[in-house]
Amino acid sequence: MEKFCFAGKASLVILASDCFHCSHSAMENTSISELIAIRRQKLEDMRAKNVQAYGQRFPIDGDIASVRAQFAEGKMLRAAGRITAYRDMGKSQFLDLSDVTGRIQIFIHPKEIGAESFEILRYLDIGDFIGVGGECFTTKTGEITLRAKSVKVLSKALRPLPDKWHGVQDTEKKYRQRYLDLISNSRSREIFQQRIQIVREIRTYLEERGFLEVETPMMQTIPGGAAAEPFKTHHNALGMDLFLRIAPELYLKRLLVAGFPRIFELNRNFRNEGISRRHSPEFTMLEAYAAYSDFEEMATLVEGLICHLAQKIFGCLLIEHKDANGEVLRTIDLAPPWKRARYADLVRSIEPKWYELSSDEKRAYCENLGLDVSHCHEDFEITQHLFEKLIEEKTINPLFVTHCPKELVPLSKQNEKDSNLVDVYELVINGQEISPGYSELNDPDVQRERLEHQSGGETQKLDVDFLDALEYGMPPAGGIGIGIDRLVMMLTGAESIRDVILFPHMKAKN
RNA sequence: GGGUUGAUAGCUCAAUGGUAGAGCAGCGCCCUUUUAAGGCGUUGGUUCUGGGUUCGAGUCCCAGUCAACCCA
Repeated sequence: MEKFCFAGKASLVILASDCFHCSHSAMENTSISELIAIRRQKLEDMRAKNVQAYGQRFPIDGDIASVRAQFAEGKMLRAAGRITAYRDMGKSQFLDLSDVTGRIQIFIHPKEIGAESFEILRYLDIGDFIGVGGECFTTKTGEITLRAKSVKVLSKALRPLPDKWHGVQDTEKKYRQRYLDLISNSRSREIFQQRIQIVREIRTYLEERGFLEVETPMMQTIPGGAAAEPFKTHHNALGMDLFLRIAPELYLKRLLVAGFPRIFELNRNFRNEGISRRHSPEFTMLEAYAAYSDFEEMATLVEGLICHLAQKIFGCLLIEHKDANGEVLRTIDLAPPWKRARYADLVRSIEPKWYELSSDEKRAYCENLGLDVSHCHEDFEITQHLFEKLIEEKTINPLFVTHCPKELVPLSKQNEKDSNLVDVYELVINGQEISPGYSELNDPDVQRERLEHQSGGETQKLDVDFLDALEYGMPPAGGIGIGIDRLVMMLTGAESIRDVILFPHMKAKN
């Protein structure tokens, strides 16, 4: 401990709790404490010289990307950001100022800002926020730069940033301390900026087509609209349990009853189930409903929407997924029209006589292919397993799977011509289900029967008000859902859902 | 829930069972257009936690924590 306490400058400023009492935190991590102590010493020095370390409003000419865009030789511009690199050439100092939009080089020289202001640099570290007013010029190596005329410290960083070249690599740290990931990894910044753009463009696209965005309850007394385990919470004043919604569907349909012809909701759902590369307990979902429409029109809407997103973000309909080395892993071609195929036809494309096989023969067929169907009990489950492994997982370009067997989607509307089929599509891209679409069931008696059956006689799970609402009449409608996280994964090429969620849930440490 | 792999300096990574190292960051010096700037010097470690084997464990064994991947 002594070696630590009295080493260099650090000893001057180490707090009693970090040192003399040998507290747990100091014992835990000697070296980081020293780095922090050095920065705290600089902070003390600043205060001693009346240099503000945590500044006030600083007028700027926009974020760093837009400052760059306004660059013109000799023009005065103001920029603020975090110091992310520092190249000390003695009297000439070059530093990089960054925010999430970009980076700009700042040139600081005592001749420009005065010897006294130049002294400020003594207190600065990588990680500090500063504001700069300066003149645009281009260095002899051709980089656009601001020649600082004034420098103001806006926020002193007390902790050191991750490695300037590698950034944060440790996946756990990336997720738990996303801010460090975003500061240090341009790929992460890119993914989240694209996500923001995707969400914004979805709203624009739908609003331009007459859909109104609505907000329905996240806390529900009866969680409905999907088959999933909910999260439970409690309202103290009302003395009642509530559930976080698993889907907004039943409320959106109430709004169809109310007379909204076109509505959507784009927000979070919560499902109390396993976590995996493709599942997050808290995920973002788009649901949209159009009265007087059906699943086939909705498929066309979704096709147009996703093409619009690709065009806006990438300027083309070819999506390339690359690995860490920039090698192209796969290319998704979104060029419309997207293939539409009936479920049964896709199954027959594997084995033309599939539906003539007995249960045992189907089972044996799958086992011959190395598929484990031991967990499948019914025929349709075996078929579905075969479908998932041989069609869904191998489908890269968009495919609308239509006319699914009713057992797979028990709550949806039956096909007029074949009551064993339902009027549903399932959109598959890159081996994943991206979006389901439905011709919504609006017969109140059929709906009541189905939901009663689904609730297994547990009346507290039955949303009676929803069923009553349907008896007031709900127009025929097309409905869609799009899992936004998976959509972003597909478009950006992220391999894990955690890479497209800013702050994914992690198990608590300790 | 099952299996596999991983956790070492602030960050990125090394280290046959035999004195824990490098680069970056930090600190000190030099340098008036640098680009992961450079040069010289230097600080920094309860090797995830707890047991065990051993003369000796970052390394081998057992248990746990957290994470990633695969499977269900």
